[in-house]
Amino acid sequence: MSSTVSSFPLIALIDVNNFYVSCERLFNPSLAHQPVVVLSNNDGCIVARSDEAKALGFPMGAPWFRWRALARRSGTVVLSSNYELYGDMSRRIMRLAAGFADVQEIYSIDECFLSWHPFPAGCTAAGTGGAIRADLERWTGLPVKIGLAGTRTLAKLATHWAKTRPGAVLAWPELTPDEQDEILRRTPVSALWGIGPNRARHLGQDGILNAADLARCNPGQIADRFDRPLAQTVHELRGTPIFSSRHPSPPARQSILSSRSFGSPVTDPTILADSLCVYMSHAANKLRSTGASALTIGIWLESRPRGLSHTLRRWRLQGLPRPTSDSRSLIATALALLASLHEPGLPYTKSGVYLGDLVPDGAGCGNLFDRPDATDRADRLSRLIDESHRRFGPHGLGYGASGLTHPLSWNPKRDFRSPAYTTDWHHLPLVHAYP
DNA sequence: TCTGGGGTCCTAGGACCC
DNA sequence: TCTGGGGTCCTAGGACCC
Repeated sequence: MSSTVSSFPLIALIDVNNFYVSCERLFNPSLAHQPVVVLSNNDGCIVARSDEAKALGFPMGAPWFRWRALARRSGTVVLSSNYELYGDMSRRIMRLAAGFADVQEIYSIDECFLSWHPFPAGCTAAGTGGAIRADLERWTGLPVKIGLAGTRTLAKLATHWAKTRPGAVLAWPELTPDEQDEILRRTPVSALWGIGPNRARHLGQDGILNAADLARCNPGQIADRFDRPLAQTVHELRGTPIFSSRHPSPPARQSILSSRSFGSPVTDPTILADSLCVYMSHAANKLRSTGASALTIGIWLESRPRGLSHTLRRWRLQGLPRPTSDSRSLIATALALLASLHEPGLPYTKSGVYLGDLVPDGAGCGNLFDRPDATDRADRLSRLIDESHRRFGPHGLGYGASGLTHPLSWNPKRDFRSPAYTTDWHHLPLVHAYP
């Protein structure tokens, strides 16, 4: 078997092990070898688990209140999400990873694809993966696993199995056909990228239970019987790349959302307005940081009145006469939409804002009635406030419409949060010296 | 009593057009 | 009783990802 892969594209998927837990352990070494779970916003459900917590049976995504008792019994450490810390560690490791390949695509907070076109002759995939892993761990302290293959679906699969390999690296092209087949047979379809519970159930009814079964299917028949994305998965399992990561820059974002669940149900319209204002400031800031403006703005409210088993969700969308990224006008529109959406007396559990139909700045046509100097002023003010936020965080400048109510009356719960070690001067870890 | 917060892509169905 | 064919655009909702 050839040990080199050259003149073929190669894709690596880098995945930080138990990312949130690993970030927490960096600054709190006493968490090592302990069962640890991290909760979502509002301490609602479990979103990350250490290996020890997985072994105890804590499921991903499970509502926290059902598992609190087990945590107490087993001495499991529980933490609220600390997104300041995770976001900062993510930026650090992604920046490092980008240096190893022709193209990087950041896929989630803890995963990125790297690709080479072609993979350099004379290197082995496994050797390259091992070198990347060693460097990332040395410079960030975060443990990663790496899968390398010719398609993204196989790279995901290889990453999944990398944890069973010495060195936590699995290079698919360097496995023997027998080894590849065994992995495919031992992978249930539900573990494949792009196949959720629903498609897995339908496939099971047709006797397609594992990845080897699916790889043997005729893609055309799969497209007819199911849908095109699933047929693409079949191609990718067979080694034909469909999902490309070749573009040097990621495709432009199409929408931006910002929403949170309230710490407790809200009926006061002032609080609803306040929350929308905060979320819209956040969304608008993100919009400007991506160099885009929005043509559609939306808000939504969620409520779960007593005796109702499902959640009521009500939307208001509005098209804008011209693309805008100005916080003040976006906030004003959101508040106007709220007035038409709010029903007095309903206990609201969540609110959110949406910015859609994003266009790159400068791409839109002007409006006959715009006054360029006014637009320019609004833009400069928004950017000034962004800069103040960047430097001073919540203590910086804000909009008059937000902060009318006390945040503690509606902000999500974060009862078990660790310090923002790397992004707040007040939370810097202290080193105690004893004489 | 208590169940996150982002995103993308696809499909179905209605309105409308020639 | 019968009731074309093909296209676009829009919205709502589902499925999936982490």
